[in-house]
Amino acid sequence: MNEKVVIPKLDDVARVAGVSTATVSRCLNTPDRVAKATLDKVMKTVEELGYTPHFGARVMAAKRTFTVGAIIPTMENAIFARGLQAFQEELHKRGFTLLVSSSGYQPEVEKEQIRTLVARGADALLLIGYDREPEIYEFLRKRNVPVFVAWAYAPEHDLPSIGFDNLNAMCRLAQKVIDFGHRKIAVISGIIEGNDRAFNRLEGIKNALRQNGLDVDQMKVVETNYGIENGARALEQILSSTNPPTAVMCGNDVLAVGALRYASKAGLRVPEDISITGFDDIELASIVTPTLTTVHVPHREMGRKAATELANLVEGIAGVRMEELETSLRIRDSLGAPPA
Amino acid sequence: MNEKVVIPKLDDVARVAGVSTATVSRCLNTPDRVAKATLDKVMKTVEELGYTPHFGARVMAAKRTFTVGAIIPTMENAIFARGLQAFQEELHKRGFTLLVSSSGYQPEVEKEQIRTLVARGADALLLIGYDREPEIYEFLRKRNVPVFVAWAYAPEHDLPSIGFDNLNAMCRLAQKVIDFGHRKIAVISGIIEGNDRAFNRLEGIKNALRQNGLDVDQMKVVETNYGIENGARALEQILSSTNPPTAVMCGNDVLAVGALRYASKAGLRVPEDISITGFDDIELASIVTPTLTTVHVPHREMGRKAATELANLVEGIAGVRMEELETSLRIRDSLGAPPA
DNA sequence: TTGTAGGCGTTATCAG
DNA sequence: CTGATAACGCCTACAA
Repeated sequence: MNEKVVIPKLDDVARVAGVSTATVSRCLNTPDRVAKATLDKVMKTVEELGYTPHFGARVMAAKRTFTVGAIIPTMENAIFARGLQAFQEELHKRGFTLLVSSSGYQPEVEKEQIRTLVARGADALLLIGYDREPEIYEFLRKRNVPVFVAWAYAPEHDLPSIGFDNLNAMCRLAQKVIDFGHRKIAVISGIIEGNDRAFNRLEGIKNALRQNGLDVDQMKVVETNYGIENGARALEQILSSTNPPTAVMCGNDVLAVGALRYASKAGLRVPEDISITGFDDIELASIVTPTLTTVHVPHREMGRKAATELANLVEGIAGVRMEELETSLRIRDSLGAPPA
Repeated sequence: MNEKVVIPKLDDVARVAGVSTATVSRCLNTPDRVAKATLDKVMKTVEELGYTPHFGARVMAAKRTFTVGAIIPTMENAIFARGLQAFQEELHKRGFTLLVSSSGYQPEVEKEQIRTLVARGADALLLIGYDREPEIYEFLRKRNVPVFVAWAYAPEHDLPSIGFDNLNAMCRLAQKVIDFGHRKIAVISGIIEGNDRAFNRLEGIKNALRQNGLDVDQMKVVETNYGIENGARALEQILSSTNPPTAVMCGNDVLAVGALRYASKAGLRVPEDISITGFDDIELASIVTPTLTTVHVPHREMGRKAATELANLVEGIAGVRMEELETSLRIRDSLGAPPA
């Protein structure tokens, strides 16, 4: 009844295989420095005993945790979920474990989580975007924790990163909107504070307006947290103003879907009465009615590459330090000419 | 230039505070067994030095990791993302860290990940559904790792769990479909092997048919992986048969959305020509056109409660061992009477 | 209430 | 190529 719980340890393997613990350790970590015969013998007993190295002990001795931490704004959003999934798959292949937490878009929370992950010995961290207090980077530098930034590309920073040019991408989309004939454009943006992605997307729109000689100052901008409901409310607010816009550009697809929904509820036809655009090209974008015009972002690829880079970083292999991924416009049904 | 990297250790705190390491340790772990004055003094130096306990060392000595592992089928799906988010928030409050991995609905992968998490010393595991090889449970029992099952409620198992009655919920929905007048019903189900949720949902439909004297054997069932595209292809396959159904019940909302999309592409009106239902009530369900009839599941609550229970389990506090959450039907536009 | 000292399971250094 | 052996940083009886 009272079965003994025995978790085999390195020692046991060594004894059974008739070698020293050092040799077993080597078989596991640097198999090439062990004689083939010894290796086979050891691996066989490892198998037999069902041995798995004790994590804590390994961390103590090796001073490495084989753990990578990632802090994302939210898991509840396909944007990050998809990239993260690819990230974790790739990491797993390389023998790392991923520790995820989400900050709910709150800089304070993120800060605390960075500390937690470091305390737990994360070998490296994946962060989203550049925007955060310098003291955080200072802390990370002191603790010698490599950081990799994803979902943002900005060569002026010196952190290794992968991402795309939010500003340029949104600028191109805005140009398209203008080309369609729109002159009165409003924006539903994510909260800009502490979010360089949101900031740059807005900048992109402004740049496009300026390049076309349009007045940026009178462009209506509503900032709100990402969320379908918020997108709906934001559009409601925008439409309640005098001289409403003919096109509304949203900081991401989630907001855009909310706007789309409110428009239909308000009896507006999209794009006949009003055009709406998004950003990210999440699955939802091609499912809603009308389908959403947006900017396509290669989330999967980004996640995968981020993992590779991060692993290299930890292992001291020099890799690409900064990579820009291509985005592309997806012109779908939600964008059309403005009403006459 | 070459700033020294010093990570303070227990020893340093002890020296500076003028006490022994044991006392510092006690201050951190069992503050009530230390004199107030000593405690204050120690905590102050902890603060000053910015000390954080070394994770690996703590694990080795305490034989606990304060880590909970969770293995979910996929992160790319709002179904789990939402529950997981709540799960992690609650866990964090209780001082635990969450380790997530996703198995991609592959039992083999899940098995490996369970081993990995255990090797890393997870204090407990959250698993989705009951269905897995007995040897896995055996392994977990041997290693003394408590397991908590979510997204499933089945009193016949003796594992602590939280979830809902998939069979009954789907049966109720099927009854509704039948009440609307449908007699020719087809099913697009998730892969049933290793997925008791999928299995029970299908059973629920069958039960409803039987209760209404309908022939279960001639009900067309297509099994496919969860995914919008797969849902679309499954419907295509179903419609290509002779004597097509008037209603298609899908194993989850994602499949249903795919079906919805294919229907519209094929020129079928929903629900006039064909009715479609889902399961889960993800956000998408009320956004698609037409809105989707489905079963609402309290993901958030489930995640939160699972965290509480799991924490109690680890800390040896007796809690509710098994809890059933209520589901409810959401009858929306995608369900209507069959064509005349 | 506080201090002393042994041990947790690996890895890495250094001889052999 | 292999084997002793010393860290690694903390926790926890046990003793004072």
